[in-house]
Amino acid sequence: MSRRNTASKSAVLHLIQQSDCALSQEMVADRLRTDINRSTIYRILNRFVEDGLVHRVVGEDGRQYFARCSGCTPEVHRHDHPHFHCTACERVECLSEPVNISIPAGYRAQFLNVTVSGLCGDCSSDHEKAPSAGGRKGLS
Amino acid sequence: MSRRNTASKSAVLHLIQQSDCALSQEMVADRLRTDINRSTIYRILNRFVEDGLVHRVVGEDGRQYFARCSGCTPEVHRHDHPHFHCTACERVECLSEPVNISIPAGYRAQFLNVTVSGLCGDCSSDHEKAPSAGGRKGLS
DNA sequence: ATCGTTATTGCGACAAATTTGCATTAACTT
DNA sequence: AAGTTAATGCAAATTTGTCGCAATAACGAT
Repeated sequence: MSRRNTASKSAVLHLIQQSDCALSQEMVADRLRTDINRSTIYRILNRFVEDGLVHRVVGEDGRQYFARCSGCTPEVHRHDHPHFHCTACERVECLSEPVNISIPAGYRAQFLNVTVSGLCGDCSSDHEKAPSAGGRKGLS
Repeated sequence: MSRRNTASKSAVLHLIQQSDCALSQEMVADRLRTDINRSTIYRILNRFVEDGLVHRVVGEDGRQYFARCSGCTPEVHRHDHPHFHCTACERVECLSEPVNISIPAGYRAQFLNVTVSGLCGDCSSDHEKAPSAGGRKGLS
């Protein structure tokens, strides 16, 4: 079951590799010039995860976001970095500093998902300037 | 808009405070003697989160789990501990050791969600004993 | 260059998790 | 005891992600 190259696959991969933050299926669809079916995008993304090209992040909202493996070589994959999920602009970005969680003896760790949510730099300063503006979502 | 005491609310709160792991809406419903409507359970849980009685954990599956604030006093709330989400038995438990994530300057952290998933102690040893058993979900 | 195999796609349907509108009920205040 | 309105139940809607299936197209073999 070897992989085949298709325009859709290349387009999605390119998008994710260019992006400086993790993308949801919806974000991918929005940024593509051509229309690709929703299920197809999901399937492409899941295949990328299987193949180790991108990693999956579960956002604070429970949705899946996909990001390139920055700092990963084809040989070494480390996805133990935190993510910052901005509750205003919805950007999910990878932070660089790895985290180390110790788990109880006898447990087997498989995946790690670390997400800090709040306001990113841009939205944080927007917020200072316009504390009572209506544009943003549910932040006091 | 002050809160009112109802039997449903007490029942759910009691359940969560007794539980040693985080519970989803479904788990709460299953463990209640009386039937409480699904939306009502969600609403009760969300109110508890608002009021700082319990904290919300987003599992590896993107679902919401709710846990008592263990180690929290009414004055000091710290939810910077990791969670372990067992992919076999689906238990979500709070680990004690707090984590510290540093975020870029100008960012504002609001929530932290740290989840390690894999096999908990019980399921890990089950797994050793019966590597090819059929009962568990999608683990190689 | 053509053919055959089968990975990939699109589409519709489905499933699960969570939220919302609305009428009804019931806590708590006065 | 009466009034106000938070809380509830129910149904419907939303959202996110998956699945089956038929049609398409990539790519190795001829």
